[in-house]
Amino acid sequence: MASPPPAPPSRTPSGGALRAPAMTDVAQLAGVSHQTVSRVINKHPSVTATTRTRVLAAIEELGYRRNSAARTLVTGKSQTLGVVTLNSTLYGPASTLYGIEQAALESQYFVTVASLRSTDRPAVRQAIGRLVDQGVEGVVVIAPLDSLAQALASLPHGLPVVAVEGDAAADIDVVTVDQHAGAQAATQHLLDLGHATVWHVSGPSDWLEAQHRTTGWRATLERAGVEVPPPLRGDWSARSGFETGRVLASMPDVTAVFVANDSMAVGVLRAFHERGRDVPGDVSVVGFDDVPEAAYFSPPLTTIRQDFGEVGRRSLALLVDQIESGARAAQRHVVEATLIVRDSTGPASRGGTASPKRNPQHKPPTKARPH
Amino acid sequence: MASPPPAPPSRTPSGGALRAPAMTDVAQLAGVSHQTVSRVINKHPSVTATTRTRVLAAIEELGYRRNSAARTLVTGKSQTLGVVTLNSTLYGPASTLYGIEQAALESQYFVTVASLRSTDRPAVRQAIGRLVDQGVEGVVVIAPLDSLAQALASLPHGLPVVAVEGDAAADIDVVTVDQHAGAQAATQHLLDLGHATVWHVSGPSDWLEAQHRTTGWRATLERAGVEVPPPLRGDWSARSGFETGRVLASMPDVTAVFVANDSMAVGVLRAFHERGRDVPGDVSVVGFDDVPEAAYFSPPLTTIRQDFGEVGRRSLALLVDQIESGARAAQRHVVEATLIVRDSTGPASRGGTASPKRNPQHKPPTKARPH
DNA sequence: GACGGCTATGTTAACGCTCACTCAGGCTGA
DNA sequence: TCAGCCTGAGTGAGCGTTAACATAGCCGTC
Repeated sequence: MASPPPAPPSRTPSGGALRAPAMTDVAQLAGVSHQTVSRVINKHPSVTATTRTRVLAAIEELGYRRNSAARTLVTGKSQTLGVVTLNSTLYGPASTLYGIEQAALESQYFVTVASLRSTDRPAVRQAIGRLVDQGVEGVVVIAPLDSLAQALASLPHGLPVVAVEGDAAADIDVVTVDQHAGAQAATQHLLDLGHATVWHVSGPSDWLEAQHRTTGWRATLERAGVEVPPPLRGDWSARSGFETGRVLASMPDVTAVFVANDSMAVGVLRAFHERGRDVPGDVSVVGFDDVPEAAYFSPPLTTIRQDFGEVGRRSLALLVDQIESGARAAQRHVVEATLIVRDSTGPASRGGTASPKRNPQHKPPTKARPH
Repeated sequence: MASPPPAPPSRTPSGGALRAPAMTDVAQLAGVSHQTVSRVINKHPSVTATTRTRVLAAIEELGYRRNSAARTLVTGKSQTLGVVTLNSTLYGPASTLYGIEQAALESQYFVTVASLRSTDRPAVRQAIGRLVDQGVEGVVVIAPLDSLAQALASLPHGLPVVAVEGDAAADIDVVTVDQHAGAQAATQHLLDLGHATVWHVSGPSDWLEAQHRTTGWRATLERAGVEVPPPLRGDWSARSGFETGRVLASMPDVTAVFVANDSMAVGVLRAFHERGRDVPGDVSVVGFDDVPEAAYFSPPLTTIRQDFGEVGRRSLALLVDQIESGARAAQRHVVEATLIVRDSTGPASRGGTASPKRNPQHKPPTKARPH
């Protein structure tokens, strides 16, 4: 109890180097062997209750914490997972990362993040290399780009990997939202409202999600035997949505637009608004993502909801499975996308005039707006 | 070159245990000692060019990668930093995390993320404990809450820590955006436009950012000798913005509102719109954050820009400094917040009538809008 | 009542790396 | 010519942990 002057490592007296206490220190204090300490920590059954408490007391007193490097060295398990991601500021990747982190916490894994500085193959290999060097037991690659998906084909063998939004190509597990079905639901919704056809603002061509959404849109139009207008290309940003929206706003025959994400949809809505084209009176707009703000856009945005939390959970479950079983599975897991109908879509107007009928499940707007 | 029966690692034929090649394997293949291999890897100067190339060739052939656990065990350096964060889906935390990650990449550090499941003190301690157990060399705590900031006071000594948005209280480095000045600029901007006073939709009361923004707003009003209306409390979400917005919209004397973040501002704009109160004709709105979509809201949102990338970079630089110097600094680093004027703010109207003058630096809107 | 088989511990040997020495040889300078 | 000093390499120890084996005491069984 009485403590002499010199600063102890933690609590014990006797001045020495401020080395963190190790198992042997605990063992010595508890009067047992270091192996017994190890057994207590690892909850090995054959330890008497009395010795256990004695050891635990010593641990407490010394403020002992197990050295994970030593443990990793001998067991070969780092309890760490890697996540490779692109710009994690985008709503999708950020949400997925969060979902993975939450799930990892449940499963007692740590998550190390490796952001990509560019999207080419070497960058991906380098990022994964970094992760492997650091000793991760498995990797989730948020791989929404062509190039990333391809880079996955040539990964170090034996490394458990799960791709999010990757292509089914390589022999790896893939977790993906059903982009095609989502796009289809969006497009069909607009057709069902009586629109002659549906225009499309797509994402960047090298993004798989963009490709699939475009494909789903096109397929739906073709199946309906309807003219397929040329898609306009954006880059996910609101700015690009605004710019393409201006083009669309200048075309009087455009009455329905499926925008490949909510950010661009904001820009599109803005562009229509500036041109005085009422949404949904003159033109209907559907987005994709269902960002938390979507319900409060002007007008509240009809969109496709993606459950990123579920994507994260599933990816992690698959990865842990691989780690524990030691085998790659190469399955494709699809998470549903659901249409959320709000006020940005309405029936096709005959002649583009005022007071459109509203979606029944929403209260009528209190605003009065000219066309 | 000739290899006897015992199972070699990696690429060489002959079935055996698939142990990853170690330094000794490389050494043997290159005909040198393992220490020489170590020297090559660590770029030690005193190695002949010839031996170096020989070693490198052996490394290449075996596909050798240094075992980081062993290295960490002996050096005591894990090259890993921890980031403790709240819900990393929010724009601020997500952007900050991204900034930190980018900066860490530059500095050759890995980043392990620990999300908090709740915001109370034990949760923070547990999260940091996890990180410490895993061997991180330092921690950045994105601590925008009262409770988190306080939890920092009782951290393990000797652990390098930087707080983002934490209070200056404890003896730790803090990097923070100048919330007060930002709020002040927002409020002053509205006063300068001739508004009698400025209403405020604040964030949750336990968030430091919310507190500081509210303080800055109040201080500005008081300094101007203007009546300080009661602030309305939101929770950062667009939904809460909408709800408080409805309250404000029903009060005819409200002509200017400072909303504590852009998400809530979306909701507020929506609420005004639904009540037929024109922004900025009848009422002006300023947000905070400058999310990428803010320029395309209806109307484009005047807001306060925070440079989260800079916050991330600075935090990391401070942390690395601490790690390298071994001393906590306890400085407070402030990142500027800048007012971005767009179309959601305009001069106070006399009687709440039509065609307000627009901000000169913006193009006039092409829309025609009733009062 | 001796013996197999538990149960609770201790002992020893890795794990793969870096650090602190040691050592051989070639060069310099007086 | 030889002490002294660089340079390039090797040797051995030890980091803190777990795994495998060894050991001592105790019980019940035939």
